Amino acid sequence: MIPTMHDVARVAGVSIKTVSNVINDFPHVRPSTRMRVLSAIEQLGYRPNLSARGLRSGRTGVIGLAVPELRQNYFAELADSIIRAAEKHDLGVLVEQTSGDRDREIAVVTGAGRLRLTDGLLFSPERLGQDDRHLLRPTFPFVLLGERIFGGPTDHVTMHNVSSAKAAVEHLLGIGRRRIALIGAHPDQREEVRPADLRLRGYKAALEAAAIPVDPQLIRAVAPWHRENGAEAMRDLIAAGIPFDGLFALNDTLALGALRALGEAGWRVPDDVAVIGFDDIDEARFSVPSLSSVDPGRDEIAETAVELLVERINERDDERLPPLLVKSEFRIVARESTGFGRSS
Amino acid sequence: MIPTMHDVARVAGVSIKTVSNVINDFPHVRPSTRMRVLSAIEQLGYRPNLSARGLRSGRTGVIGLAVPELRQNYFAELADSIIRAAEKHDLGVLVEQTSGDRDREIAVVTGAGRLRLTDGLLFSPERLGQDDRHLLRPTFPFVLLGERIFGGPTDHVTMHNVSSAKAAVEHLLGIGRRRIALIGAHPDQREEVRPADLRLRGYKAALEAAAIPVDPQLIRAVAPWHRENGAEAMRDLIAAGIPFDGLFALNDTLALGALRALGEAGWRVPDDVAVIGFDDIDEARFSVPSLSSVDPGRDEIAETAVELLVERINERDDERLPPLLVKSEFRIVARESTGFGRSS
DNA sequence: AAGATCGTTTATAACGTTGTATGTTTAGCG
DNA sequence: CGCTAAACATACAACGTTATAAACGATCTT
Repeated sequence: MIPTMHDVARVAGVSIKTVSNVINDFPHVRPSTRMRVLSAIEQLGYRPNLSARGLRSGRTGVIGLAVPELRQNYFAELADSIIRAAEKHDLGVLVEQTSGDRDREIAVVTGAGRLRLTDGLLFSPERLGQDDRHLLRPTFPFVLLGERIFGGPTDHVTMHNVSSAKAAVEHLLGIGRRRIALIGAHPDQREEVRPADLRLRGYKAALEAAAIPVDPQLIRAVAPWHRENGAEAMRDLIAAGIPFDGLFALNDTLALGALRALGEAGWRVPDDVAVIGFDDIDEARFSVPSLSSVDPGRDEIAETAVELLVERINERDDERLPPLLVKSEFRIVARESTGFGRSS
Repeated sequence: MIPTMHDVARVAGVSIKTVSNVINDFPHVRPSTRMRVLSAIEQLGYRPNLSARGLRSGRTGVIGLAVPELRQNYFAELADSIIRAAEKHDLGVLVEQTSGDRDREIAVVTGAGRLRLTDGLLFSPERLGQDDRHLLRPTFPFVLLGERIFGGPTDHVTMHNVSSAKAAVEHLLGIGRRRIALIGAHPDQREEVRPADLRLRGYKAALEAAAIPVDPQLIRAVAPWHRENGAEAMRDLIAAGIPFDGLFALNDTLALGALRALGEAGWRVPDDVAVIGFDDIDEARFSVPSLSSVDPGRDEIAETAVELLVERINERDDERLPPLLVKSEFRIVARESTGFGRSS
């Protein structure tokens, strides 16, 4: 039988509340009794029942993380960072996959399903967008990740999409490229607040600042951002016969697909085309050639998000602060695909 | 305030037990009362408190998954598959990372830490080995994954390491390669039950069956199995000037590193060297050239593991079955790196 | 028409923990 | 020494759910 506090109390010859006090590090416990309780715990191999604790205290010590799917590199690395960040706060992470299913995303934000066992939720949408902002109701601690929904009623951690994209293009300009293609624009050309739109805006801003006209032929729509689609967009562009000497792929996965297509077509990177991606996934360090990228500050995003969530969890109802928008610091990582060394 | 069963009962004009009966789909509830209860639930937006349920029933509806780290592709894909499999049983998954830390692996198997809120544990060790078998004590539902510990007292789901590795080498032999190098052997050459040892055994068996002598110079030890190390091993082998026309990398990550080194050295794949890896991670489909590999049956592993765990969870103490060892079916996936088409 | 039987519902007691209020000792001070 | 205040320990009531056993009707037997 699994021992309970009562068993520990009996063995130590104290009341259960004293056991509880020892476990929760309360003051006013005599060192000698503390010792007695600890050794009883040891002897019985007692572990607190977290369901009971959760029921009584209203806290489970677990937060939820909802992402599209872990097989996408970016989300695996994000989950990794978030689990590490949560650990520092002694929180477990229950991972839920929405699999690019709109209904599941809705279920997740409305608090249905498995995630009821959690104290709060980190949510990275893939289908919900700006128009679904009203679905986000801060009825429980909630932090939004990513760049699909802005101005919602909840905390939000994201990246400097526009300025980091601008910096990426400036990096290409800096090595003398002038005809810079972009792959990954959103198929519908409305100017919205989606990563694709924001990064496109950064691209245009950089060109404008350099007094280079934006050539619409160099901008290719791609969705979703899968490797195959990146390769295909690149083949199309090559087939179209439009000259270009630089490529900004709106994420690394697209860039890696593009590298493949360029290789197949016999183009040399970076000699013929310099390529930069976005996200700085681990794989970028190891492709042939290694891929320059924008590191959007994933660890910082993870830590900030967890910290905000913890704050919301600890917040009393009558002292609710207004929702916060936090953007992490980015960094351009120059590698072989833009003519820099193999390092880092 | 969050509504409870009492609120639902009051609104529906029934007792809380009736509400419970409706929620748990118990028989003997009159359709009319069921309806009344359901609409009260709807109206109040009631959701059961899972901590309370967990306390009362002894089940949390969550299982734990402990892996080294999600940033390693293989584990991200494994976690993905496991979360999907768990979903079918209506179970959530709490993911814990052991980060290649032996003490953390021990903490996990001895049931310390965050994972107390779970009904059972799936564990994929990276540091614990055959000698730590005694640490696995089936005091709670537990299923072991991977190939580091055999013959322990718990259920175990793994792959056909030897025969699938043999099949991989036979694939290379089948396209006429005779000098087949292997990278990823374990640095200490004891014959143990680790993936490296088992796959090496398969390699030797294949050569033996083809009456080709094993050349120790062609077997390179690599640890850990990271891309950089795969590339380095390949550079060493090339520098050593030993001729070879085939390469079996003990996992895909090594293989991808090797592809890079081969490319740098100007070797053509598959013309000069045919390459096959192991694991069939998603990325293998998209490398240049695409990578042939062994699909060890990850989805099957995930589903089997979850099913075994569920059985153990439901098992009564007095009807414990002996531990089971299950191996999933494998499949050779032929791609460009061994001269096959681009497809799948 | 009285008892037995079935389907349906309910009061009440757990589950193992923490918070509150209250009791008991020990130390501090005049 | 006696009194007060602090330090320490305890009993008991929650938290929200499910399980047990018993009560209630209605229908069926005899």
